[in-house]
Amino acid sequence: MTDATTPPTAIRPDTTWIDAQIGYLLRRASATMAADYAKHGDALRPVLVSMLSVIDANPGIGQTELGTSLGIQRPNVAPLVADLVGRELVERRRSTTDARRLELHCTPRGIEALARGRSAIEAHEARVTAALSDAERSVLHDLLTRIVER
Amino acid sequence: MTDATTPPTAIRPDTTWIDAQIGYLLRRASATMAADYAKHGDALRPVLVSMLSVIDANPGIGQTELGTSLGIQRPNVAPLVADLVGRELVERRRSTTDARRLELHCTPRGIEALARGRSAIEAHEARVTAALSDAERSVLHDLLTRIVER
DNA sequence: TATTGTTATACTCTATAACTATA
DNA sequence: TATAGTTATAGAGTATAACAATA
Repeated sequence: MTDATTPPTAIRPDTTWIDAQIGYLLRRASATMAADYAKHGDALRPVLVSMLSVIDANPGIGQTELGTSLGIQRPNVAPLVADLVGRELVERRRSTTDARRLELHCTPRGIEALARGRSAIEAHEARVTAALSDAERSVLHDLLTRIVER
Repeated sequence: MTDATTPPTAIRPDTTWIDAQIGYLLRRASATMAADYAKHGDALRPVLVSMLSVIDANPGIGQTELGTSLGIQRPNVAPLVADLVGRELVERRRSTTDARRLELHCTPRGIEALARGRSAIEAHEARVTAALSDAERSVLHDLLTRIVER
């Protein structure tokens, strides 16, 4: 029972249990980051920047390998690559040794877009983790990496 | 240039830059957790367990407050609560002092489902963070909490 | 005017199955 | 048979706008 003039949930609900769950905090932290990225700038979506960065570092990579390296399933890679191709940031070239493969390469415009995307993401990460020291950012990176299955 | 017999991306693509980004790791870690939860057990979805836990700890809470406390927008709360009501885990009671409000309460079945859901989530969290010490889990919790906007 | 809850809607993300063309 | 890429599709998650009832 609570004081009749003070409803039980008037100030702030009790969220003790759920606030202790790592999975829940991961979802909330991801949402915080997505909101920050959407709020600032008009750069490429993070997933497209991540694809550009892997294609740039691995010229000629195939779409299946690209998806595997980023944790994106093959059927979902196709429209994302099509988006990059439509923006003329990436070229698909049919492999001469295996006609099934499409080898991906960044165009000059793609290289430029990647540089801008990286800057946007790095500034965004700095904003969201502004409350953390460099050492804490490093620890967070290590702990998250050890959760991600490989 | 690479040895002609060894394609540049034969073994593992270079993902140096993207692997260093916290936002990317948050997405991968969330995906790892979702896959683990789906793989084991057939318990309630985590979002429904989180709602049950907040309703249980705050009997009479309204849907808007429930959504705010969990970072879920009001239009998205309605079908989730309807799901819980349909399973007879939650009751909606019209407030006697403010006819706009629907006060939420767990049913006895809801209390039982919450206990099972908590067990499922806690076992799931233990599996996913098995590579972390208790101290590391605590640090991860602290760092994630400081990223989530309040 | 503001708030609670609802409906409609749309876009993204993720997942499975099935197809084609090549190997 | 197996693989690379594609298409279709379905389920979640998330976002805005607009409405009815009530304050």
